[in-house]
Amino acid sequence: MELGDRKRLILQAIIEDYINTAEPVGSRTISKKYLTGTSPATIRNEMADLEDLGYIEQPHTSAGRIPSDKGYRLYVDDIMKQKRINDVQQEIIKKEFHETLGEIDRLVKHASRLLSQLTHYTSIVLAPQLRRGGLKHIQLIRIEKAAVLAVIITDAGMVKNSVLRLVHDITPEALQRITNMLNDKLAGCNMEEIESFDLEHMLNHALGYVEIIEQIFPELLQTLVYSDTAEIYRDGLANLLNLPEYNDISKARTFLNTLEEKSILFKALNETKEDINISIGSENQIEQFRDCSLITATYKINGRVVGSVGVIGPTRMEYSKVISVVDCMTQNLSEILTKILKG
Amino acid sequence: MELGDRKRLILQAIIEDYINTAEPVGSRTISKKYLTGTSPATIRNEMADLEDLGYIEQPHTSAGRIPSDKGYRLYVDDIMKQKRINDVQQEIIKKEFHETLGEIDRLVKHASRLLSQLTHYTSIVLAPQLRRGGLKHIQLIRIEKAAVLAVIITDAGMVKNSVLRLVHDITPEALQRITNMLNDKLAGCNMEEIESFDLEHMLNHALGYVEIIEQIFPELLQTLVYSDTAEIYRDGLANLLNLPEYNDISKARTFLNTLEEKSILFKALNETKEDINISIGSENQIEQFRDCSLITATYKINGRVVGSVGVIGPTRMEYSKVISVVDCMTQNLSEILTKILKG
DNA sequence: GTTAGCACTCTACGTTATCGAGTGCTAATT
DNA sequence: AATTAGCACTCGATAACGTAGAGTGCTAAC
Repeated sequence: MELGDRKRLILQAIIEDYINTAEPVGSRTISKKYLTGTSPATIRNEMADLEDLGYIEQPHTSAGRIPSDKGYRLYVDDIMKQKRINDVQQEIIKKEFHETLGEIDRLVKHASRLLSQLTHYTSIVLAPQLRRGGLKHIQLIRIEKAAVLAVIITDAGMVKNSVLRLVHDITPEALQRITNMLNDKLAGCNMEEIESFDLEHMLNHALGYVEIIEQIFPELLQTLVYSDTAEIYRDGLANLLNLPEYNDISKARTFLNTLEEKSILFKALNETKEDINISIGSENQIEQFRDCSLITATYKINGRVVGSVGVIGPTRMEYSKVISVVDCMTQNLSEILTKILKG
Repeated sequence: MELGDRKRLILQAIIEDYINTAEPVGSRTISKKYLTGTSPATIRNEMADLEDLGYIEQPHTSAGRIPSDKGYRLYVDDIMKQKRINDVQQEIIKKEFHETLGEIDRLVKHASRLLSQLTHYTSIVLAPQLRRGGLKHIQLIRIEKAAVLAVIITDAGMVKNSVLRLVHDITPEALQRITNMLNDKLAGCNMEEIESFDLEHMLNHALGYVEIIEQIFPELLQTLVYSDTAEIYRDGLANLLNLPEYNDISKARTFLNTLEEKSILFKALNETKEDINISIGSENQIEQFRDCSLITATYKINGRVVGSVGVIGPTRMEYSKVISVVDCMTQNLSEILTKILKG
């Protein structure tokens, strides 16, 4: 059903006022602040219609209206005018980033911090994932007679490392040979290929090093698998406590608990398939986020998706602003990562 | 002034009851639950004395007593019997750790998680610091024609890495030579030495590579300095919201904010000089922790302090338990790290 | 030195009354 | 036919009040 123009304006007014105040919006308020030419009574009639259609709801009889998830959805899809991101903010993102050249980890943490600071909500960021790219290089570095540091570098520029203890001492030459062998076989592979890698086959060609490789390989694999899901950064947890919706301690508690569970955050971020994904309240896959909204977006290296970022806030989120910030952020991230890693 | 035996028992009763209930403790409760042979009236008299001496206080006239910081201090120093850590917990720590061989980062994160889970408070952990150890090895790995990954390994087994972009292409041979040169000069140095390193001097011997080294060195330094203060892990933030003292949202908010500020946590952890350090309420150096208690302890590699861990909770903390957990944790950490890194 | 008894204090909590924002409906107006 | 004024009604929020109960300090007796 097509909504009349005035209904749309009223819905917009309700949503935007509610986003600002977190208080139910009444007909008088709308008549005074938004549709000055229309009387409260008329607006009341329209509101009754909007409620019938499921776009707004009433917390209790004598209160104003608040938007429903469906209302927010319509707002985001059709009504909201995509605010061009504040130039100042855009400048901040650009500037801050170009100072953080170097370590990818740091860049990603920084992105998370910026997201939460600019939006005043909570940000989560998934660092570049191996599963979404390939293995670039493995370097084994001898740190003790019988201890080796494995440095694993991915296409996406993430570096993982693991200390491996050996049963016997190893010579630098042997180490070099093993390094070469591993790189020959594994460089360019993605996680699936590595996980299903035919170790037996390689061992046949590894005269003299069978024992060492048998010892090293499982640990390398473990490190890869672990780091592929664990690299999640958060920021702005405290921001949420500023919101009136979390005045209820038990709500805040549940929520914080969820945010400490990285596997949940991973799931939320990993589901992002589109460039930008908006989940409003009950639309959320993750049960614990059913009364929040989650804006996620992916970033890319050389056009290939490697990770994602997200902002979590209340359903009365400043969608327009958050979307533009998240968008600007992933674009910058993509750009810089691509630049760092491909020249 | 020496406290009489009964006064000490009463103080102990008040503290231990208050730790459990977070409610002011009255004379009747003590008479019933702790000193069954003594009447409430007598206990009241003793309590009045304890209050005069500053060990306990009264929130308001008709309430029971709560311990003061001074009271907790006496309790921790003199009264509390050091509870031997629960065997089960000790087993958990041991077991969990020996599964986490490999990556030091992961080990440290794991320690943080365990600390918060076992204590039900919030844990903070400072990863092994370079400043407290030396540089072991630098490895430059060529990832593109004009991009190099620097892998920095410290005595403490931490690995840092940084992508360095070069203005010109670089050959593998040149890279090898520069790597050797850097290792010659820097391996074994600690942070102070590296920071004040005489670059000019090295450049005189770096025929042909001056430009590259001039480009690389500052970034290496920056990575080192940055990572030396930034590696802090937290866990169990949500635990605090379970405590009645944080039913007041604004308190919880302030507190969470503090915990998001890594520089503050760094300061708190970095001040730990003793093996185990106990700061009760107003004793805290960090202003934001003045109504909490903080138990910190250092861990070592080969006898040399490299990092520290801490638990933050309310002043009515279960001191005995937390102290033993923290102690057990640092001992295990020290042991395992030493084992990993020195065979 | 210890204890019973008692008057006193103060908070926590439940009850009640009131206020006001907001609604829906009806009837009048344009 | 759409809009608006007017009005009775609902319901949450807030304040005022009263009460119950926990705990104290003091006095006097043991």
